Order: sequence, then structure tokens, then C-alpha cells
Amino acid sequence: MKDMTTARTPVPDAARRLPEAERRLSLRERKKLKTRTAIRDATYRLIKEQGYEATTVEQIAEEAEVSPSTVFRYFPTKEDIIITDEYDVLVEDLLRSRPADEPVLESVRWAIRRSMAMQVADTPDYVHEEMKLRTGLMVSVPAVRSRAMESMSVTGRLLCRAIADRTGRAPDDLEVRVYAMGLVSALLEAVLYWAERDYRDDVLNLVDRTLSTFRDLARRPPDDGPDHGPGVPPGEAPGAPEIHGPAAPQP
Amino acid sequence: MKDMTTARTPVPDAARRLPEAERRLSLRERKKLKTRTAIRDATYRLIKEQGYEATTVEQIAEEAEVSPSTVFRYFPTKEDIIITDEYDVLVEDLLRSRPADEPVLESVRWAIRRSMAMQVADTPDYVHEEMKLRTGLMVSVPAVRSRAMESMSVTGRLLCRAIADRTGRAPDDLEVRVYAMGLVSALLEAVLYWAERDYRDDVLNLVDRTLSTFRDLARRPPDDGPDHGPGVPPGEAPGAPEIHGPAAPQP
DNA sequence: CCATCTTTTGAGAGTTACTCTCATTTCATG
DNA sequence: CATGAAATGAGAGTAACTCTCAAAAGATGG
Repeated sequence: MKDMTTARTPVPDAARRLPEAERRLSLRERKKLKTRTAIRDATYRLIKEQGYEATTVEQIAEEAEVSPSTVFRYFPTKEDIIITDEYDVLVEDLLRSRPADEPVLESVRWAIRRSMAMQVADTPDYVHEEMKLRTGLMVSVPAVRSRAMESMSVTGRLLCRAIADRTGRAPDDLEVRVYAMGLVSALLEAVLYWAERDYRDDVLNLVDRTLSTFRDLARRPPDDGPDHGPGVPPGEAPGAPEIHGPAAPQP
Repeated sequence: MKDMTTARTPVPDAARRLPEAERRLSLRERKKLKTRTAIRDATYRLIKEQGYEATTVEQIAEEAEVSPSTVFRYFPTKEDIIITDEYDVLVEDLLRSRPADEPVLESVRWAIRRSMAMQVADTPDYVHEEMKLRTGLMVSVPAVRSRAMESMSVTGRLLCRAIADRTGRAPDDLEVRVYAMGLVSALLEAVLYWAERDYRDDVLNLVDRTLSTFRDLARRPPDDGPDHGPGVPPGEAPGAPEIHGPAAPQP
């Protein structure tokens, strides 16, 4: 399949993910996986050659040797071909694997570090390539960035559940949600920063700095100024209880 | 004055914004403003009746009595008709009006409060209506939410500049960007929360709680656990200097 | 191996958001 | 009122999706 004589295939399509674990799938499932990655690879290839806008779904379909309908069956939008992340489940597992009494930020740091490391270290080069292409597109193509933000908000809800588990708060608590979304947005911003500066920095370091920023957020300088500006009533905000550490389950 | 005989115009199209200040604009500018709000009003009206997806740009054009081309001349995308915010400049002004030695979070709290208050308090009811429709669409229509996130990231960059001004850091400093984006994302999440729960809460209160969450973020519980999980090297993140308070301009 | 059932695929027609171009109208200005 | 500039409308074109239906291919039981 796929000819091999064309000499334009930068990456062996099959045997990329799940090189042996896929043996145990039914023929149907295996084929589905194959077309899925075929579509994705075709997309990356074409975009690398001609850019994002210039690449139409029709071309992608042709390059992947499927029909346009099939492309849309596998990916709801063109951007999804690029963004889709089997990444969330991974982070979720990693998060759950941490001791329940560890401060949330530390668990997150660990999980992110781990999942990043798995994508960045001891991993073949074409994965790097893909990651760079992907993040580069996030920077340059608004539609892709939007999609990334959407998917990020899914990660946010995931984080909400994790936080809820540990703190005994509800997953849809305002403070929990706000905290989770703030965090994942910050992390996305760090990745964009990374891409914008041509991947010169070490992503893991950027992630660390981002999380540190979050941790140090409230270390305000000695002059703990007035709580509210003039003209604004004291406003009895029901002070947000600690999120970081383990908290007693709500009574 | 509002009659118009059609009896379906819920809001007097003209004389809504800038009731007198627009007197001093040229006829052309006044007309442009008029069609702009005509398009927006038409959109709100139609969406309220038939929902977002069911409302086509063609219908909007017809309802606003302009051609489809004109609609796209005024708003690059359908979502922009809903999201467009003259809001950023307002916040920017408010931010700049604060004393330079005030902690950033307090300035932000004040600016957001103010701009929210201007949209929520002592303001006619149809503005409330619009805001609810808008935020409701953010919740229910992915495309609109995406667009909102995009525009939010613009607000983020604005915040970056403000923070940079005060702390002497660069506006594209990682810590600054990460902090700013985290904050605006959190605020957006608060608004979504507000909409999701049918506007039962007081937005200003939600905003306060959100900002408080950010301020209290690092107030970790007494047991200041180990900084890093097992298996992760200490990682010398170049500790993020204070962002909150005024800092000496970089040497 | 065949027959049947289910899932996947392809083909094609249709919708809609958006773009581009050009002629016409409408305001601005002397 | 004449001339130039800006805004508009009309229309053709593209590309991302959606829907439907019939053909192909894997699964399953005999």
C-alpha cells in the first residue's frame, strides 16, 4: 500500500503509533487507524509544502487516497486534523496516578512535565516535527489557534475534575473552574511563546516557569495595599478557600 | 419615536449609542454607524427568533436592509457581528487611569469592575438583553465561543502592556504573558459560568471572586510540601519575580 | 465457502460563509 | 454644479462542510 517508490513520504505511515499493540485490533479497527493517520500525514505533508490556506480538503483527500467524505467522517473540521490530541487522556491518567494529598499545582507540574517529556524526549524526530508544525500553525493561523483554545478548555474541565477530587469541592465550582482555565490558558500561552520564538527555548523549562508564575502569583510585595480602589464598595467576595492543598471535603 | 409601524423593532435603532456625541460626525460617518448598528440589531433580532445556526447572513442583510456584501464589509465573520467589543479600549483607558504604584491585580479589579458596571448598571435594559444573548451564545455556539476567546487574547496582550508599564518588564516577557492570559481566561470563564447558570449570580461578584482566586492562588496551606514530585529534578526555574507590585524598572 | 448482516466508503448534490471584481450610487469639496 | 473619493450592490466564484443513498468490505453463523 502506499507505493514507496514515490520517495516523497518523509515518514513511514504505518508502524508509527502502536507499532505492535495494534496487532490485537480487528482488521476493521486497524484499517480505521490507518486511514486516520494517512489523512493526518497527508495533511502535514501538504501544509508543509504549500501552507495551510492553500491546502484544500480535496487535496488532502486525494493525497491520502480517500474520498473527501471520508476525511470529514474522521475529522469534523479541517483544523481538527491538525489539533486532535490523544493527549488529554494521557494527562488525566498521569494526574490520577499522583498521591491524593499532593498539592494540585505539583501534581499538574508533574503530569504536564511527564506528558511533555513523553512527546519531546526519547521520541523519534518526526514527532518533534509534527509538534512544531502544529504549534507553528497555532501561532500563524487564527482558526487553528481557536480550535486549540477550544480543545484546551476541554483539558480545563478535566483539570476541574482532578481538582475537585482532591479538594472536595464541586467540579463546577466557580473557583475551581476559574483556576483550572487560568492554568491551562497560561500553559497554552507558554507553548505559543515557545513557537513564536522559533522553539529556541526548552519547553519544559517554559512550563516550569509558567507554573512557578502561578504559584508565586500571590506573593505580593510587603505593602499589602488597600483591597479595593476608591469608589468601589468593599464587596464581600466570599473569599476563595484554598485550592492548592488538600482541603476537608465539604460538610 | 420608536414606532416605525413595523412593530417588530424591539430597540430604536438610531440614537442608541452616542445619542448626541454623534452629531459632530460627518454624514458619512453617521451613516456608517447607523448601518453598523442596523446590522447588529438585525442579527440579534433574528437570532433571538430563530437561533444562531438558522440565521443566515443573507437574512441578516435583508433584515438590515443592506446587501450581503455590505454585511461582510462591516464584519469579517458572522461571529464578529455578535462579539465585537468596543470594550478593550475602554478597559485600556481605565487601566491607564490608575496610579502607577497600585498593584496590578487591584488596577485590573478596578478597571474590570468599572467597565462591567458601565455595561450593567445605570444602563438601559436592552443592553442587558444584548449582553445576555451574547454570553448565552458563547456558551451554546462553539464558533462564537472561539471568537470570544480570540478577542480575549487581544485583551490579554493589552493587559501585557499595562503590566509591562508598571513592572518595568517587557510586554512579551513569558511571565507577563502567562499571567495576563491566565487572568483574562479566568475572567472569561467567570462570564461563561454566569451565563451557564442563567445569570442568577451577580457578575460583579463573580468577577471579584475570580480575582480573589487569583490573588489567593499561592496561599498554600501550612504544610508547604515538597516543591517537586519524585522523579522530577529540582529544575532551576529562574524564579518569577514579583508581578503584582511595582518593581524597579530593569537595570 | 457461502449467505447475511453491519459498518464503512464513495459519489454527488446542496448549503452557506466568505472573497473578489466592477459598475453604480452617494457623500465631500471647491 | 462639477469633480473626486468613498460606500454600496450585484454577481460570480471558492471551499468547507452536510446529507443521502447505493456500493464495497469486514464480521458472523452455518
